[in-house]
Amino acid sequence: MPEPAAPPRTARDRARAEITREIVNTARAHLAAHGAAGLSLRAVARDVGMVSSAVYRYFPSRDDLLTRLIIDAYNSLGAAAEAAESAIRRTDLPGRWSAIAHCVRDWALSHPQEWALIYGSPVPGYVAPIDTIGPASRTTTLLIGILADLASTGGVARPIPVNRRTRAAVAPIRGSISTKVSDDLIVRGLMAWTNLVGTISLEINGQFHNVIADMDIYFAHSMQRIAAIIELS
Amino acid sequence: MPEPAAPPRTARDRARAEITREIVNTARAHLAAHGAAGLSLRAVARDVGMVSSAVYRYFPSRDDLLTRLIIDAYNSLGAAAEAAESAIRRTDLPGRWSAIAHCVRDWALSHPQEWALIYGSPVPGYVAPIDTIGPASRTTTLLIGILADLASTGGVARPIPVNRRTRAAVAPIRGSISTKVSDDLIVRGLMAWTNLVGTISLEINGQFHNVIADMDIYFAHSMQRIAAIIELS
DNA sequence: TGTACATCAGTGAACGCGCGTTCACTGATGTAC
DNA sequence: TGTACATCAGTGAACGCGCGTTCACTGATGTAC
Repeated sequence: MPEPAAPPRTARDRARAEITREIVNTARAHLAAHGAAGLSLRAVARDVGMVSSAVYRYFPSRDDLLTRLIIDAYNSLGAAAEAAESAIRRTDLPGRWSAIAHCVRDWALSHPQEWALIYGSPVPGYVAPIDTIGPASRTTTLLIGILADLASTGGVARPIPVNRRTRAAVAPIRGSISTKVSDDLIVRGLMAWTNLVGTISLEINGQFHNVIADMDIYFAHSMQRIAAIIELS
Repeated sequence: MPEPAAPPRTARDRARAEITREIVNTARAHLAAHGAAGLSLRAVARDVGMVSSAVYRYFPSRDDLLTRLIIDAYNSLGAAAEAAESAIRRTDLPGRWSAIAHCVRDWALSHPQEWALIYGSPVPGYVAPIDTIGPASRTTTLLIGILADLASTGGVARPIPVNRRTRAAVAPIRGSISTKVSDDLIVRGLMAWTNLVGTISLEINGQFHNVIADMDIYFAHSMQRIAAIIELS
């Protein structure tokens, strides 16, 4: 989140920035408490201590406030994942994968409503603008980095053939991945990511109740298996 | 959904059954159109052609109507999966897995809101009663059947060790699975199910936009890989 | 079989609530000369 | 530096909407004798 060139100067600008921050923080608290569907401009205004119409000086509509929360959530998760991953030795590929996986889960468990906002069922009637796609890809970019490093240090020992049609199906990602990464490896990466997001969402949605007793243990174990499947370890 | 002993006799009973059906069907249509959060008793009543308070003769509250929709959704998916799976030769384990996987995806794509209702983020403020857990397990029971058949015909060739703590973590499922199924196989099954649900949810939530061009192809390919990972094929 | 009573479905009004958004207005802050 | 004007934040009332649930009531259907 780099600052734009000119820092806020006048008292008005400073106040505006501060109140915007206050609105967003209050909205985030409301989101955490009542979910995206229950996010109400009026309630946020009440909590901030202003009249509901005043919020329109800062956000043109409820959807714009939601968009801001979505972007913030992607950035919060992305920054956490980047920090966790960068602390691992570059050559330790399974370590980097594990750091990301555990960080994403920890973030999701401590921000369940924000997780639902970005990886759950879309808010009905809301359409995400393009501004969200940049922040959205921060976390997956880290995974792609691991795949690229794996590819440039020899790649997978027991590759699985990818037929022509599947190669075409995953063509769109080719644009954002080093050409060294094989189609096989792309599929492995997609499946690893799917498994990560799926495991976390099923956990948060309570689907593992009466199925798995200790999710910490199960998660660590299954992510280790994923690392082996991608042949990081 | 077996009928209770006595079939409806009086005109009143018959009318009651029919109107209940009509309310549920209308509610399901509203769910499909506006999502669970947008499901309104008043709107349903309007569509059925009765005054909103009349619905209370059939369902004591909005949540009870939601519960009914959830149970119906689980049963609808479960019945479809059972039909698809039962059409496959018993010894064809990868075929059975594939039939279930494709059936679940097809059902989800044609009932996206119902899918969100049962496998998406929980409806805020709603707590599912115990009546839902029976129908909820119909589909997973089929998968467990495959694992049991695999176990009784020799099991996995290259088993992955499961440590003591992970064995304890997955202990709760032991109650509903043949003792022949190893811990390793249980974990493989859990991960396969997670991948199936995760792939479908990511697809429905639009997370594969600009990533995968042809989801039909990708889905088929990845489910084949899953079958290989479980060592069904 | 006929009648008296009980059960039940559906009505219509009401309660109390919350929402997003618009608009004319006031008063404070910033800017240009 | 001082003044006139422009910009902007915040107010308060209003519009128009929808919701879940309760309640006293009417009239039709079912049941017991």
